[in-house]
Amino acid sequence: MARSGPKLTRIATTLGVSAATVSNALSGKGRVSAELAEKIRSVAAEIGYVPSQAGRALRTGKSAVIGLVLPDISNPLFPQIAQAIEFAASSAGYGVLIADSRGDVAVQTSAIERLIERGVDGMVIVPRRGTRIADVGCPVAVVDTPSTPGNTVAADHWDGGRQIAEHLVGLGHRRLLIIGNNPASNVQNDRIGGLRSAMREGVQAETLWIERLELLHGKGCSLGLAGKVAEGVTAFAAVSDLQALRALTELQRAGIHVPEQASVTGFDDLIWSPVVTPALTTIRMDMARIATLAVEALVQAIGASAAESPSDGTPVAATISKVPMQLVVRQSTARPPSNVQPLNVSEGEPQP
Amino acid sequence: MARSGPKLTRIATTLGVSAATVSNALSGKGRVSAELAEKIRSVAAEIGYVPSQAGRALRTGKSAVIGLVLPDISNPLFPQIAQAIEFAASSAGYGVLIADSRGDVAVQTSAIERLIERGVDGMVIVPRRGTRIADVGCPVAVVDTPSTPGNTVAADHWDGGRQIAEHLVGLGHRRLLIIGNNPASNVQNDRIGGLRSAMREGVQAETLWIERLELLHGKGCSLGLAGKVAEGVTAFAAVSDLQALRALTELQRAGIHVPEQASVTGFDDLIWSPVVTPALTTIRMDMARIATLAVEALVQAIGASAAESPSDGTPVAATISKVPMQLVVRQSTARPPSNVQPLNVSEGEPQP
DNA sequence: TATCGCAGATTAATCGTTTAATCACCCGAT
DNA sequence: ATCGGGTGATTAAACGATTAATCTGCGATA
Repeated sequence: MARSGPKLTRIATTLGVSAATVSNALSGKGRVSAELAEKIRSVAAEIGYVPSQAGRALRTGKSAVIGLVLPDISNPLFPQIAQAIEFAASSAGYGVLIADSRGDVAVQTSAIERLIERGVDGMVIVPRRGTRIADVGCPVAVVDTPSTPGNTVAADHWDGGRQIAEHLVGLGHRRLLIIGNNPASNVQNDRIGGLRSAMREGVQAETLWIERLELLHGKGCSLGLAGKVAEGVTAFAAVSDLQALRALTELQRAGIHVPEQASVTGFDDLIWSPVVTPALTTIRMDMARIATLAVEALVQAIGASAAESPSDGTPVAATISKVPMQLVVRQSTARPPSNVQPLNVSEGEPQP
Repeated sequence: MARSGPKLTRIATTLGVSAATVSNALSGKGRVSAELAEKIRSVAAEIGYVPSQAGRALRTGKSAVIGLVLPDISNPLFPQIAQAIEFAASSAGYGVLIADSRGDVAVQTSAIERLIERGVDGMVIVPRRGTRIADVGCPVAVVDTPSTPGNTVAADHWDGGRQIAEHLVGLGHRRLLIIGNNPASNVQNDRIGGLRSAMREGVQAETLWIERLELLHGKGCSLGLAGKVAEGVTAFAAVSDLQALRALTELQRAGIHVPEQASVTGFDDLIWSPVVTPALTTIRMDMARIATLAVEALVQAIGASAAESPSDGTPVAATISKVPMQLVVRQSTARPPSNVQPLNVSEGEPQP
């Protein structure tokens, strides 16, 4: 234990009162005269009293710690999530215990198990794609995507996709390539759904799944994007900034200028998006808000499970749940080259 | 509390023995007959006994939790660190509580404070650049760079720089540009020191600090790399993959082919390094090993501070401390273009 | 005057484990 | 027959806080 701490009792004897009174004064619960309470507080501050979490946890049955379970910590989005959750949690008086599931479902289960054993009051889970969260023994907030059943809060990925597509279509693009990674991901599918939803008549889009391609041609293989440009594609909408980056560099490497000859968009506004050349047009989730909502819901559920039901079944906390995403327009998108004509155009906007 | 757990006493009464005996049997400490121990274990397993961390922590004074303090969670290297530390810690039976300092020194201090209040047994700190860790009240392992006083374990950044430079010089490069971000970073300075150490006679290198440039020309400004190429620079050695990515895209955007016309190297083997085109030549730290060593040292210090000295001063755990980095050669480096001659060459290798 | 009510404080039990101290007992040696 | 030593188990005291129940005066009411 790190605390070199004085005990509750000491401050009690110092003032010649009982430990219970000190506890009451500090927590403001029992009946303590204003003056005594004031004196107690000042002495507590003076000797630097720090309550023992262990003692409190033992008595109250609450550890004031929540767990954060992530599909794979090495996910580049992780820092944002962790930072936001940590901030929201510590604002609410909770500590955050991390558990990495290393992308493995079995490990995820055991990670959850470990958290439970450590006595967390609740947990925030960002599930591995496609995973359903089984019945754990404490309140759980799930951050996935609004369309997933059991989801608690999430960014409105679908609408994010819609915004991206509107932007692109508004610029005049008529042939898009959507770049996804894995079709099993709910988040990716929502994003793609949103993208497609905004495609009015005359706009064509096909989807390319990177993992499928890599299964055939090996990791890090070419995506054949230059060929797509030759076929008339003028915009590439990736489902994550990582894929967008891949697309961007592949195009550049092939001598195709972005955004003059082809536009590229990403998702999530990851760390590198503003620093690459051209800076990536992308869409950002309001992680702070998502985290706040998730933690709020969780804390509330924790309170409820303590008060009402003795048996906290497997309640998944729920809330207002859909947080808008924000389009960030940078340099990787522009109007399509004027010499490229959409193949089958029913109604096209005038080209510049 | 999440645990719906049966108590130690229950399993004791079930078998008609005392709680102490159960505790002894399960921990293997006291004297318990083999048969009884076996019976106890089986009953424990049967009813799914999970010891209460709170009870144990209260009694033993150890929480079996360590804190992880990071300079800024949004650092792209963070996922690697967190994942490795979490793995090492949980292998050693410890939980990991995160604390983000959001890049702010004051916040870092309060984050550490919060961890202490939560009763962590020790903490791993990856200090914000240039920060010295003040006297906290528990064992601390510092992961920075070997040259920093008080450092516990770290990658051998200096030697990493040396390896990169050897690679580049070995390929025939004679004029390099080193790209750093902030001169206050010990890690960056070590890397640069290593880079320069491998430059034999006839090799020139200048250093460019991005933050300085951005102070003048604004965030995301051009680094003027194309101009450098025109001046005869054939290789760009960035001090992090993030800067390398910036350099790569800026060069590509300027129509300069990598690696045919200029080589680019990074540091840390971040997530995007293998997927960009051309894939980045970089150098990787053995995070798993670093984390293991850090946690080992920490756990040992925790044991020691519990046993010997009642007052755990502010000991910084120490160990064998220097973990080699591994060069990862990919596609962003090649021999320099043959038409570029080093300006003042005293002894040059034959060009292809 | 006896009693009621209440503010202000105390007692004591409790949370679940660990662990030092103690005890009961059996066996072999003196 | 007694003592010593070892083995296997029990007792009981913490650890540090919370909290229901209790106690003590004191002023007001009947």
